[in-house]
Amino acid sequence: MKYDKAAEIFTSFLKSGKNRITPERFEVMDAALDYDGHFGADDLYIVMKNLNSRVSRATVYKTLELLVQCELLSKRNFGENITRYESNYKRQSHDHLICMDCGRIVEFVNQKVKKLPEEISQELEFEVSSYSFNIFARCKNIKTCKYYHGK
Amino acid sequence: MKYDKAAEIFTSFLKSGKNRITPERFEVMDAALDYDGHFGADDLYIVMKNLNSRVSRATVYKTLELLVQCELLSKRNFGENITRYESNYKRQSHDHLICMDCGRIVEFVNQKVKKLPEEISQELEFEVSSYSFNIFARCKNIKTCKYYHGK
DNA sequence: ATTGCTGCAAAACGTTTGCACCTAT
DNA sequence: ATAGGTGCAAACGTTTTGCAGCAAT
Repeated sequence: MKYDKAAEIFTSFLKSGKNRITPERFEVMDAALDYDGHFGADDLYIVMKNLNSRVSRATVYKTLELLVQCELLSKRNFGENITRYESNYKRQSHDHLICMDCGRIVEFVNQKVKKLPEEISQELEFEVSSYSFNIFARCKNIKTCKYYHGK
Repeated sequence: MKYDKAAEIFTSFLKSGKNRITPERFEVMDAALDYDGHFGADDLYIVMKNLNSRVSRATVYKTLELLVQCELLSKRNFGENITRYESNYKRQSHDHLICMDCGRIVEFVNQKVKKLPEEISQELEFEVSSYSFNIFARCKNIKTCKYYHGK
């Protein structure tokens, strides 16, 4: 199995609640971890459909939420009112810069950003759960933008 | 007029494009600046309806975007796939902590956060336009949460 | 046997659009 | 006069839901 470690995490998460272990859930997990980059629930559903999966849209939507709960996926929103997901599996945590000229989403890792949520939450007497930090910016010239590789 | 300074800003923004000065647009501006806290476009539409305004939903949606463009409003998203707006008028810029226990949205001002978007964008060779920083946290005990004031 | 999960289609939700009429310029 | 704005209702795209049948426990 390609994602045996992830399957183990997912299985023990499912067992810890009143959730059942079903083949459909693992089919969604595999497809989600296989997906390269950020995806909407429906994007994943289409990909699975094209691979002749018989898993329904409803199951895809529900399973993605479970995968977020057990932290195999992150939930993102880049200001378009669409929920996007991204695999956390074997990846380091990061944040995003969204280019308003060429549409690219650039990932970056910044230690100062990572420390702030904890610091601020403590000051306000909360316990951090997660955070989201997005920068909206412009590359000014698509032609010379080093992150742009074709439309 | 209650928001004469804002009206001036909005007017000169409208004139700078090929936009017309209409009473409907100023009606939306007044209602938006009057709104206490964060609101969705539809929330504002309902409030206006209840005050017997005859401005249409379509006009409300379109005008809010114009008000964001001229920076009288900020656009926010707290992870629910709903666009929310907030007045910038006579207010200092800030970020948000969303409590996952009691639902409160706590505003905070942190100088380190404010500096990061510029710093990171420069490093990546972009020009910042805006950013969003949300912390999702828990107050653990609604009863003792100093930000909680009733359901 | 029970309770939760599935697929399907319909509904819900926030938002955008097409269009005929109207109005600011 | 004309370009742009308006209200209305219909359409849109994403997400959720109700339900009958199915499957994991």
